[in-house]
Amino acid sequence: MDAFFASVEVLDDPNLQGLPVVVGGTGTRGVVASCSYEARAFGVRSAMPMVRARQLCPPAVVLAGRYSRYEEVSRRLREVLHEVTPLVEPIGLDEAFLDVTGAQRLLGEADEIAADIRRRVLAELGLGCTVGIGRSKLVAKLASRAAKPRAERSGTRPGPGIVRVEPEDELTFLYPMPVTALWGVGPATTARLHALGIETVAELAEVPPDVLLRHFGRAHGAHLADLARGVDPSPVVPDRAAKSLGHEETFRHDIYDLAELQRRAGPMAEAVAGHLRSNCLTARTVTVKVRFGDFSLITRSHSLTMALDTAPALHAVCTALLDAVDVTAGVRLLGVSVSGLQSSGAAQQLSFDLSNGDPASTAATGSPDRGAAPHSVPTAVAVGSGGADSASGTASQGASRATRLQAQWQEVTAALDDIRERFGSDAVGLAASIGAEGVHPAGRGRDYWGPSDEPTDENESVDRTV
DNA sequence: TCTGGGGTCCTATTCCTA
DNA sequence: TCTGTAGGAATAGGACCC
Repeated sequence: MDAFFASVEVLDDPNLQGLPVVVGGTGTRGVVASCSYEARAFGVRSAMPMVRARQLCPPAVVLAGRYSRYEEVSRRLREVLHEVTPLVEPIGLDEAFLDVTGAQRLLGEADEIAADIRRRVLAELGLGCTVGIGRSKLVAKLASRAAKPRAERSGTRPGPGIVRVEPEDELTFLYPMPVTALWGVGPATTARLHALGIETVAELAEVPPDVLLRHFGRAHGAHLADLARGVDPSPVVPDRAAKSLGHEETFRHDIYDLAELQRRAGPMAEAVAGHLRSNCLTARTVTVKVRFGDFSLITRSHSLTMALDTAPALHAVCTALLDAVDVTAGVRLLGVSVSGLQSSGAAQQLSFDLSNGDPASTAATGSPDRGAAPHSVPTAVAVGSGGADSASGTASQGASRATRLQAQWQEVTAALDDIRERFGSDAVGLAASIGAEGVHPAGRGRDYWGPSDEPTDENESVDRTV
């Protein structure tokens, strides 16, 4: 899709037509998620700090973006694509690979299918898109890029819309491109290739594969050697199952207090747990990610023997993991993610013995309950209220506590989900989320691309709290 | 200029166990 | 019973994508 988020905004508000529209985080720590071609003419690009974008493009119309709206349009796009073939592999919200090998007998040549997709996307979604055609995902991807319009200082130059690269033309197409055009070549790899005197795909293709393997490792080196020769055997994989999911949030101001950081993890755990349950999933591994004020990054993770899907259990593990983090340098970003996903049914089979907690806790020293609040089955929803949950200690102790909480909260959580289903996602929430900024327990936060500058109205969350 | 959020994949290291 | 070793899982970090 062309400038997807910005185009959706223009679609919904025709007054924006022809204006430099920039979608992203509106605060000083925000970045550009998408921008119209009019904004690109000023030099604005995706992932650019919003402060920089405003400097480059003073007349920019800066919008915070509406992720749920983009998801909705993305769903409709996929419906259109699925009418062409079931072999659709989505890449983000606005891109997809289609394997039309089998569809050609029914729908005609790839060019005809591409033209039909463009017509239908414009007619049914009101948005423009480009299509690249090639015998591999690598070539199709680069062809679609070549089909896009180009933003120039003088204005937007329309692209061809559809670019088809025949197998015999692949190397002619690829060789003049800079190495950065290749899938998997980002800033780090580019710098290392440049250090070796390699700037273009043609130059990369001249390097013996064993040299690339030596410099870039087995997998990455072989991948580079293949791509430079136009070799990409990766198939189109529809319905790829998620392997991890999470939430992260950059704070308006760095946090220097561990208890405050642990409290902030509460709503994130709630959001992640909600995401798990809505997809009928549970998770065995919990990871917290901490980015410090100097932009250095650490992750801490722990795997449990029992899979989790409740917020208090996830929060207990997060709290224990954060206990080992030195926050004196100031924390800019906190993330909570889970992996080792399995279906909810599978999790039930693991929870034979909840009385002993997580077996990992047997390796922990000290009382497994050290610092833990007395958690009987709760009669009031008050997880982590009044600062961070008081569970502290090793990750194993956190795991032990999490296992108990998972058992205790399963029924309560099911009841909360039921209430949300009947009365809306805002109808009820955990007390720990009162006044919490950014993350919305039921989904993605409004500050999706970075914190806004205006403070959150804490009264917003009161009505939905039990 | 000063860097978001949600993901995937790969590699190196450490730890545990057979 | 002790020790060395190999393999796998867990953990941490890095790079990349949209």
